[in-house]
Amino acid sequence: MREGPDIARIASLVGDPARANMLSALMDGGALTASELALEAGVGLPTASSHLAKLGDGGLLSQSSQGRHRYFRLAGPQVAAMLEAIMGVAETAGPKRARPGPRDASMREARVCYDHLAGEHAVAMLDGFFTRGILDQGKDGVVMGKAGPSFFAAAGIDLSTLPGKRRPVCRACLDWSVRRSHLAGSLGAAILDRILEQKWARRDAQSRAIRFTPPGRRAFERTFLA
Amino acid sequence: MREGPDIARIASLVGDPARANMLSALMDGGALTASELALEAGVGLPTASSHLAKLGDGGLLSQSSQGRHRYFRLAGPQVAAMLEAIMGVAETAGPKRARPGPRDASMREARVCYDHLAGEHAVAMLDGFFTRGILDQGKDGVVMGKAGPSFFAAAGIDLSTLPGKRRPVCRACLDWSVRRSHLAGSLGAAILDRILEQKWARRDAQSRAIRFTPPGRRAFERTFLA
DNA sequence: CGCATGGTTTGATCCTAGTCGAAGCATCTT
DNA sequence: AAGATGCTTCGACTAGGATCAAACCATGCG
Repeated sequence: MREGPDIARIASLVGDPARANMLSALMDGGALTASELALEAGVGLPTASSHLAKLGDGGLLSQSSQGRHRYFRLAGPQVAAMLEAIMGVAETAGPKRARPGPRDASMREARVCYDHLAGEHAVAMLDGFFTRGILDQGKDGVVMGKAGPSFFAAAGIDLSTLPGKRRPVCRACLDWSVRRSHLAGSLGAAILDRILEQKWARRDAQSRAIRFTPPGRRAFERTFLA
Repeated sequence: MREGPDIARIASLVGDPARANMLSALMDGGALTASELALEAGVGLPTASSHLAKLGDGGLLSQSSQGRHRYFRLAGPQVAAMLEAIMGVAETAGPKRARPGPRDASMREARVCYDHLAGEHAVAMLDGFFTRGILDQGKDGVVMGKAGPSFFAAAGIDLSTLPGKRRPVCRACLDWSVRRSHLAGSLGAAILDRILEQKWARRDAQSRAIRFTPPGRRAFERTFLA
C-alpha cells in the first residue's frame, strides 16, 4: 500500500471515453458550453452534465457561468501538459494503430497546445531560440536570453505586458508528437497570438491543427526561425 | 467525436487503484514479481495477475520470465514521465490533501525517478550544470557542454560507456514536486549509480526516497553542485 | 407574464470490470 | 517422482458507474 498523490483518482477521471473526448476538445485552450461538450463526447446532455461536475470536482476543469450558458475550460497548463504526456504514451505504447493520416500529419506539423504553438514548427522554433541566445536555460527553467528583448521587439511582441499574471513567462512543454520540448508560458501564448493576428495561419475549426498560408509560413520562418 | 491517440484507454489503465499502486511501486525503475506487486497493491494474486496482463497488453509494462518468477517493470522512461505528470496535477488539482508530512519532505528533497535522481537536489544539480557549461541546451534537447567531459571524468563517471544504447544520454524530465526539470537519460542514471556506489546515500526500502548520509551530502554538494 | 432554451437532478436500468476461491500449469527443489 | 512454489485461468459474485428519460430550476426573450 502506497501513499503519495492520488494518481488513480485523476487518471480514472481521464479514463472514461466521454470525459477523455471532452478534455481533448478543450486542449486548444478554448472554453466550451456543456451542450457543445456533450456533442463532442457523443453523449446525452444529462450524462455530460454529470461528467462535467466530476471533472470540476476533480480540479481538471474550471467553470464560469455567463448568463444561461456555462463555460468549461481546462483548469490550467499543468492539466494540458499531463494530457499531452498521456497522448505520448498512447501513441507509442498503444496497440497497432493506423498510421497517422494526412490530417494527423498537419497536427504533427503545427497545432495548438492549450494556448501556445506545438508540433514540429514549435520545436524547431524553441531550438533556434536557444542557439541564438534569445532564450536560455537558467536556474528557473527557461529564461530570457541576451538577444531576447530586441528580437521580440522586432517580431512585434511586447514583453512588458507579459509578466504580472501568476503564470511564468517561459516554460517548456513536452511535445507528444515529436517528443521534444516546445515553448509554453505567456510568451508562448503571445507568439501564437501574434501569428494568428498577422493572419499567417488560421486555426482549424474541427481539430487543434494550425494551417499556415504559403506566404504566412515564409513570414513565420523568416521571423522566428533564424 | 474526436480521433487522435486513444488517451482514455491508457488513462483508464492507470485509473484503477490497484494498478495505480503497482505502477507507483515500479516508479523506482526496478523490477518486481507478480506476488510482490499483489502485496504492494493490497490485492489477491489472481486479481494482480489479471491487472498485470492488462498493463502488459496496454504497453505500460514489460515483462521478463526468469525461472518460475515473472518480473515486471515500467515499459520505458516515457511511461515514468507520464506518471510524474499525473502526480503533478494530482498534487495541485487534488482536493484538500493532508499537508505533506516528514516522509513526503524527504521525497521532495531527493528520490528515484525511474532510474535517475529527482527532487530538489536533482533540480539544483541540473541548473548548476547549465550555468557552468557542463551541459547545454542544444538542438536535440540537452547536450554535453564544453566543460562536461573533464567534469564528469573528475566525478568518476565514464562517459564512453554511456552511448550505444537506444536511449539518449541526456534528457530533461519534469519534476512533479518542484515542477522544474531534472536530468534523466543514461547520464542521469549513471550519476545516481555513482552516488549509490560511493555510499553517499541509500535508497529507502519502502518508498522512492533517497537518504543522504551527512558526509555523503557534503560530498555530493562538493562534487555535483558548483 | 408565458414560452423557449440551457442546464441540473432524480430515478431506474444495465453492464462493465474488479474481486476472490478453486482448480490448472509450469518450474524449481529434494 | 513427489512436493513446493509462483503464477495463470476459470467461474461466479458483486459493486460501481455510465447512461438516458422525465421532471425540475434558471435565465433570457417577446
